[in-house]
Amino acid sequence: MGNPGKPRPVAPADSGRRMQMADLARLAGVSTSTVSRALSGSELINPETRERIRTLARKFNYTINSVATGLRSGVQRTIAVIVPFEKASRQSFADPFLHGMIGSLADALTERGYEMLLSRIDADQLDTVAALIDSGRAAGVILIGQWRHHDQLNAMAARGLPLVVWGAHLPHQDYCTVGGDNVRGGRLVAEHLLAQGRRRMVFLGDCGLPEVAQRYRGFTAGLRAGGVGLPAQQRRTVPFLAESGRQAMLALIDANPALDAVFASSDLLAMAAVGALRERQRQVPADVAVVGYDDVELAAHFNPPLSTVRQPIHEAGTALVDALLLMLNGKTAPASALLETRLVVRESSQSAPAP
Amino acid sequence: MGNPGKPRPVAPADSGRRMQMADLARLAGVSTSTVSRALSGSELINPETRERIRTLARKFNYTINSVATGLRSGVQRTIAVIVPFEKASRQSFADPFLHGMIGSLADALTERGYEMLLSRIDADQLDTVAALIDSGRAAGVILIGQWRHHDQLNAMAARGLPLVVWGAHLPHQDYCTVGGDNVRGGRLVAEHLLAQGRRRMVFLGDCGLPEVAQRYRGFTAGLRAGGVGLPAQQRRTVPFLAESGRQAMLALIDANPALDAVFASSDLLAMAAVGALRERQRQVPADVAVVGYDDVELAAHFNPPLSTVRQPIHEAGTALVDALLLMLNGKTAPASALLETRLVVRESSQSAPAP
DNA sequence: ACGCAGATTGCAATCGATTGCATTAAGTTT
DNA sequence: AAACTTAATGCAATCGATTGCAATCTGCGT
Repeated sequence: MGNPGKPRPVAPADSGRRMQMADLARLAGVSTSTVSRALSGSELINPETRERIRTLARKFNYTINSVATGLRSGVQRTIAVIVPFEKASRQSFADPFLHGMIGSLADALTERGYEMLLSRIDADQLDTVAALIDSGRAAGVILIGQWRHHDQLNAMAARGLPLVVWGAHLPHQDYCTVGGDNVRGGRLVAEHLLAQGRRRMVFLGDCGLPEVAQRYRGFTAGLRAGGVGLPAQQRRTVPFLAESGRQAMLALIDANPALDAVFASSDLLAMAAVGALRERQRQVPADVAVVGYDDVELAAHFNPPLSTVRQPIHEAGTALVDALLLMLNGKTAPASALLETRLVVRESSQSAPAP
Repeated sequence: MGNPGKPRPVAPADSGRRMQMADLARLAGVSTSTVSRALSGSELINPETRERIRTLARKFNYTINSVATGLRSGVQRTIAVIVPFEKASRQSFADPFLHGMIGSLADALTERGYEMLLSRIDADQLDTVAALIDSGRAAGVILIGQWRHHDQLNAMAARGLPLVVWGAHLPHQDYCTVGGDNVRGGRLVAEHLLAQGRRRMVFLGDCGLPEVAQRYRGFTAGLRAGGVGLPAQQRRTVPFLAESGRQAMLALIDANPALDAVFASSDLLAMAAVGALRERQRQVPADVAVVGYDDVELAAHFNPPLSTVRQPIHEAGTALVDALLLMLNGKTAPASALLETRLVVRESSQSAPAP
């Protein structure tokens, strides 16, 4: 190192350009072929040479340029995770459920040696997703939520893009989804609320989104089985945003002063609903029972602790990643998966209503 | 969509390997040079030829391979965003504050034409971060939180790695940070609680983390100015996890039955604290005032709405990205930035204590 | 001393796009 | 009609690492 009289300090710590294999080869007095093989642990290289080169690499913080490697080998170990948002509402990224999902995906990808490119994309320009693949920046795409773009997703699948979607399984679907059993989830909530003696329910959520629509379907089916209806003034279309949830809930209270239960299509909305109920002096759960969806971490620590339908986020991440990798290897689109879904009853929906 | 008689839907559009520039050149009857120039809009190319090639490219969904481009040009438009976690507690990714930060960074990066590589990394192996840069997978790194690794970060900065950290500004710091004014934040909370007539405070948070330590310093300084102390049994070291927060708060209540205020070093902990207080039949804010930190979106919708110190998350994302880009261009590490910090008083700390 | 096996190492082509320079074709000048 | 512009396009080197094949060297058998 501190050799006096160096003609040109090749790359001190790194004053100039990044060190590359040729530099290391020069330093070691061998060819780049040898360096390459030494670093990859090839048996062809003399163990002593190998060790010498590796030591040198470590000493100079040399790491193989993975752009070059990627070009040469043609393999790409990056997966794009796309969180679509709706321009109108800037909706989506605020939901804690997404957060959990992203964390779970990050873990699953890391475990399998992949990197995660995270991107928010305007839901109306989903086709830019295809460019991620076509340009080789990602090997595959995991899309969180299908939103209102079923047909576009089918088109992308038809083009053979390696794509897996977290969301609902729909009829005429050519792409692969992984999701919870939303219909069952909705039905479980209905049954639970009915069992608690509730009758005048309201529903919060945007049925334009397939997952929400399924939850709604299960919910109303469950209610119908118990002889309870859900007329239009007891529903409200609302994006997954706390403030929107609050507004919608206030309106629902005003339109249905006697309501005794709320089913919100996400925990975030449920929490906002609790706030709105409180503003209107309704006690949860004494006056009104509230049930959410997702079972985000905070649900258990909310005040009151929130009853909710659990989405198995950890399994979800694993299942999404595995499905995508299968697709990348096998070329055969794996079947869509339906994950277990169960109701977690906590305080917010427990006690009987005041008659 | 439901097209009957599809032979094999696997990959009709491009059966086989990905189309590349040479293919397109052949189709257009020109050389790759011409295609390259046509697609990049060079004036050298005949407008008609240019348009013809572009149309062809669109028709075949051809997108320039950005791995090859990246290799040739040597520029990398990917920034790594690192969320360190502590192996012991799996701590960190659960915090909604992080979620907001990631969203904000994603927006700021996208706006400037960069991609975001998101990675969770064991805080004890921060050096793997350097490999991201050395291997050319990312042009720079944004690290969320400095955790207990001030020295390692200094070492990385000394190596000249383009690195910006969200966190506290510390003495003897060679890397660039962007962060809120934590000392001021802590002091504001102290002053507010004192003004509400509270005297028996407790503090929740891990002072091993520089940001928390500064909040604590500001808090105790503020209390001292009001003649109030904070003996050891009124503090609790706790990671940013809801369940840990609950446990710690329960312990604090038992150790200080007469407490009348809580300062939690994050909103997540504050929410967990409210839950614990509720378990012990303490009213918030009547019996005990609670103040959090961060002002996550949910804070305003919590029950009761949570008083908290606002961290300007949007500015933070912008500032972090801008600082990093400056570093990448100018080669000169920009000065660390301190963002505005202010107290948001909501219901959880409002009314006077029962005397 | 010659030939050959085995162990190491180097040469050069390759991955896909870009770009300086050369080349060709068409048009203009004298 | 020769000389010369100008416009449009192609050739070939380049980015940094990998790898099939060839080259070199050592040692050994005879």
